[in-house]
Amino acid sequence: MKPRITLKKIAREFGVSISTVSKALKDSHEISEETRGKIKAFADYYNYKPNNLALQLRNQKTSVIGVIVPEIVHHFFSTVINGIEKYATERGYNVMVCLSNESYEKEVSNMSMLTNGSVDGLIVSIARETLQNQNFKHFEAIIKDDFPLVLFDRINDDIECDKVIIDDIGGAFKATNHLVEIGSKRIALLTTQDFITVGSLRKKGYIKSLNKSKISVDEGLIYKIDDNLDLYEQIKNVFTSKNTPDAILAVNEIYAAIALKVAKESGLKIPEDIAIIGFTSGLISEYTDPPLTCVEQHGFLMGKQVAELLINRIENVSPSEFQKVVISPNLKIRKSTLDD
Amino acid sequence: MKPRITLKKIAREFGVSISTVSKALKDSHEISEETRGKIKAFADYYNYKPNNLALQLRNQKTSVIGVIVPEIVHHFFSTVINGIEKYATERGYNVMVCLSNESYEKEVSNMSMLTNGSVDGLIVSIARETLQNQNFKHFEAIIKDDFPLVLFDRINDDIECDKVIIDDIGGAFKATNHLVEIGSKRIALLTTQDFITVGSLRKKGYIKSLNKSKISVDEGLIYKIDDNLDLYEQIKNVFTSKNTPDAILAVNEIYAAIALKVAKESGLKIPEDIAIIGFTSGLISEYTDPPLTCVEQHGFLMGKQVAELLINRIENVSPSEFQKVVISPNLKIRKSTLDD
DNA sequence: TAACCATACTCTAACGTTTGCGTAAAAAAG
DNA sequence: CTTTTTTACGCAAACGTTAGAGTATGGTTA
Repeated sequence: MKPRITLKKIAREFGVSISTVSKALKDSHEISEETRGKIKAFADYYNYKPNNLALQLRNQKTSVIGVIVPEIVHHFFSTVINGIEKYATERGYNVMVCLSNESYEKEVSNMSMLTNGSVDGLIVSIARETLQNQNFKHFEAIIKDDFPLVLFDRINDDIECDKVIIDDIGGAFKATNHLVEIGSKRIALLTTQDFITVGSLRKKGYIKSLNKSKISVDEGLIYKIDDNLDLYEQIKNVFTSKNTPDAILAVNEIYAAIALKVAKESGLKIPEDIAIIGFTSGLISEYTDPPLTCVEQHGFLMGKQVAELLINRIENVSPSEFQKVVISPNLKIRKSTLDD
Repeated sequence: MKPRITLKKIAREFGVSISTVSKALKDSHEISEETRGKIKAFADYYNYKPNNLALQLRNQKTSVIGVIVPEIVHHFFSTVINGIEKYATERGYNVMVCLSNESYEKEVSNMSMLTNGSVDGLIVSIARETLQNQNFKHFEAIIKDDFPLVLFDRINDDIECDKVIIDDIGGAFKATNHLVEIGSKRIALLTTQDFITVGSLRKKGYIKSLNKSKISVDEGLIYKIDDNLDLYEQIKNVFTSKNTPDAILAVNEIYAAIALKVAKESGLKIPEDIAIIGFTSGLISEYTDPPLTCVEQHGFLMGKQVAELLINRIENVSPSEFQKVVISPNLKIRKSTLDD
């Protein structure tokens, strides 16, 4: 790469000082019309642009926000990133995305690298491994220095910072209520392992709804899916079990789509024999047959909220106590539960 | 945010010079065991980490690569980013992602911001608007300075740099051949408008296959879908036209899934009455009913290749002439074309 | 006791930028 | 013709870091 043109080189060219060049390019009245003109022409010709690193170092401000997500090939996370990016751009910030890949170690190293001056603030959705370890020292370390931090979706209540979450309990509650309303009695839950916060919260909403409707909770209808094993085989168990459900609530889109597939393979009619609802984030629910009723998570809105909290925190216009924004999901009713 | 601890502060604390502190932390033999010890203990206690901006400025190297994609809520692009990130991490680089949002202006401003010192090299997939304008001055500007640049997927041949593309012609050729082999005679093509390179290349592969099989090309079977209009309505036309096809090749997953849906609504059996193939990038094809046969694009591999070319270019281990890597897609046969 | 050497530092420049302050020369005012 | 003001610049410090060159102190050697 050719070395870029700098103030120093321009200064040398005209035999003036660096500050003269700097001021000339800023149209300072301290510099004569004539000098300004020739310096600007020269700078323009050589396409001078101030070096960002130097500016950031001097201004002690990067106008970059760092985002660490567990993965990016995931409709929900990429939608949130999209929301973050849109809002950040409006407020004059750029976005640097890093992936923790669900790994504790990578989350730590990403955080360490980003907080060493590269960004003005950090947005994180916690890695699965970290949630499993319950090791949050890396968060505490930056919080101690008042480093601006916002957590979203995968959060931990012990970490003291701004947070944005989906009302998972409410979403699962709404979804389960809907199933009860259409007459389901034996509602299976396809959820994640307990340490995934969203999974356990959605389970709470499911139980809350059953309690409200005076339906007893059957632990045999609750399936904790392990993402590291074969999903298809695990979900098949729901249908081979003697304890057969007449409805399924899945905590994500993939579980729901697989359940739908397996149900059809088992000769079941949807929604007559079995109704299915998933939490969605992507486009799958829309294109299955029948399309899946689902809890929509508003990832884009979430991204905007997260970015807003962070930038307000960076620019010191936030209230001093930390905020927790809860986004209400809504139920999108499609033909997997109601066939009109 | 509390000001971070710096060498200067540590130096002041012990009444030594900044360079003494720097050397002590680097375990230099120039500094006495005793001084080293207390400085390191102090630095450790206050969690000293060198400021990245300062290092980057001094070393004239950021170890960050910039990525500009048209959108991120798109399985193909996020998969490529994933590949880039994985490979970059292995080689000690971080990734900064920006979105052009298909806008020329935003692409230009993102490039300008990233090339002013923030990153060591740039990976770009060109925005739709830029391809439409054919205005590539912003690329020429950075190429003139030998700024490391790699284009992928949405490229332009006039831009002189390393490139990675999918063999779109080959992919469409394979897919069309498959349709011909299963007996299709009237194969419709759902493609994009002409200025999208991938759309027009896939059209070429489609035509090449028809020519090979001595099937005449019927322009009435080629539908150019406008992404800004209602997709569903546009695709409906394929089925209401008198010129009905017995197979459909769609240049992306969404077009294919919608075609499948409309076909079923029209009472057509798949694949008996009409076979459907899409180019895929996401998970939709897998969960439709029947699952869609599709051309798989290997986004992850593409990301790795792109990152490798770029980092080799940055580290000056590339051959001086520019490379063009072509990735062959493969045909994943599912039940939308072959029902066994 | 002068010359030499090792030790343990400090100084300085460099990366690229901005900005308040100082100042020489020219112009205006008295 | 002196004093003041204006013009048009240069200087230096600051952001945080590194690394080669320079130096004061003390001890060893001839």
